[in-house]
Amino acid sequence: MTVTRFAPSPTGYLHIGGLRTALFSWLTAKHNNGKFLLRIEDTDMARNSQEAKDAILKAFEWVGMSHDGEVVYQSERFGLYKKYIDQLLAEGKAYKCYMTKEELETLRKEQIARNERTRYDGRYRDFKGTPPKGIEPVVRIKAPQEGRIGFIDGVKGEFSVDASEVDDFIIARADGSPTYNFVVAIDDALMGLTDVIRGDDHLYNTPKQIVVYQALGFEIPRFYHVAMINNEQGKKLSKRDGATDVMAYKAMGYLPEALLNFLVRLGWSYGDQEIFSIDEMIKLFDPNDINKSASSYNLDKLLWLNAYYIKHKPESELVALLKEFGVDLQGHENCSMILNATKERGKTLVELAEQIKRILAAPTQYDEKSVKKAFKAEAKEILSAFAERLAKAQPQSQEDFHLLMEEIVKEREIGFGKLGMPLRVSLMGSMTGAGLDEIMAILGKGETIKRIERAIATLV
RNA sequence: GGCCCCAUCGUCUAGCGGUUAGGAUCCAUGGUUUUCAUCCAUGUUACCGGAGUUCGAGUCUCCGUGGGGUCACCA
Repeated sequence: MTVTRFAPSPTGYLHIGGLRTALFSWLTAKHNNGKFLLRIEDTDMARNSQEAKDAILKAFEWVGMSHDGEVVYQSERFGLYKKYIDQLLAEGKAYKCYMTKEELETLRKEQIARNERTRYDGRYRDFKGTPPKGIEPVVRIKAPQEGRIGFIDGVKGEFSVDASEVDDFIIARADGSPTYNFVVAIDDALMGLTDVIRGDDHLYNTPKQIVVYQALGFEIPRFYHVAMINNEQGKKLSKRDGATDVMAYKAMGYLPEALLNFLVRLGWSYGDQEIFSIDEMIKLFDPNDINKSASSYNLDKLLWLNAYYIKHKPESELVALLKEFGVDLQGHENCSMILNATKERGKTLVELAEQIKRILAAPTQYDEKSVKKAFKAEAKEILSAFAERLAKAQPQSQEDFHLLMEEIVKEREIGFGKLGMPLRVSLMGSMTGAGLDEIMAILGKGETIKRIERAIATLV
């Protein structure tokens, strides 16, 4: 069975790049009816925070990517790691190193001065003497000293590094706590991972982890190293680039399905298809099709996708979502009409909410430019005539209102705009927005007349 | 700097030795619409450079250039 995972370290919020990697892993699992596991890599007690853990979990909940089984916390598994450290020590596959941090630093400086690659020199690898007093040793693993360490990457293809690139790295610190590459290999093996999909910034960790796999006799999973997402300038995504926090997209009024659709197309494609429902993604995604090159992201497409998903969102769901943006249409008698009139005019839920608010409440101020353009000489007279006619009639439907407008325009032999423009400013405060008959049908006769009268009073 | 990865319209991408190099987004124009938006149509824009292999190269090889990753008792 296919088992994948996402393994963030809780040092901050979930960012957009992490979400894409998680999505790829999740899709791979779902595609194969497998499991998608979540593991929190919190071995560095100093940098972890509970808020970060919560934020990550929340982001997953928002996008609807559920994990299988319990969340695994590495901080709760130190005993397990200790067991394997002792085992390797006993088997002579790892050893204690009494080099101090200062000595290591000195060695490094010398190597840099000689223009060499910085690496541990293996001085305690075969140490048999009496260990120096007063020094808590670290534990280092014995890495192969010659040949190449390689694997086949599902994205990059064959990949290998010279054994000299991998030194006897530390698996347990002086305080006994295990290090990253060691615990990742153990957890991935113990959790039964078949496919490890992660950012290609981990490419060089893989040979190290393979050393651990081999020392412990674990089966090596298949790796996929996904290229990074860059900003529009092609540079590494950083906090300076604005919204990198997944939850920021929620606040900006994006739909999770739009964000996921956007992300799945970054580094992956299926012919010319642009729109993918979650089910389609699951059906079609294959990690072996992931692109090798990095991609930079550009919000235009996300915005377009978001507009698409808003347009196609079922009404009831839209109503529920809109509540978080200050609009409550629950139980509103004209709910459908309002949504139909505004749906296509908002690229985000924020914009959609604004559009709806303009209908729900009378304008508190009128757009200056629009007023200047619309309220020419005879505007007041035409509007008054229209209001009068409205008062006498009993318009119910959109069509009724439309006919009323047509009557006036025809009788007076004027262009539609002569009535339409000032009317629109009166009702909405500006010259843009939904159809007039649509708006009036929503507002009803009374509110329409009220808004017209108010506009005449304040604008003319 | 060492090692390694990558390279098609501004952006996301298709292409897997023979195509007028396709789609999407953005932008522009036109149509639909009383306005805006939607929708529809049309258009501009790309194979990083140089050698080689081949009858033929965006596609294969090499070199260069550019970008990126990585070299911790961080993860």
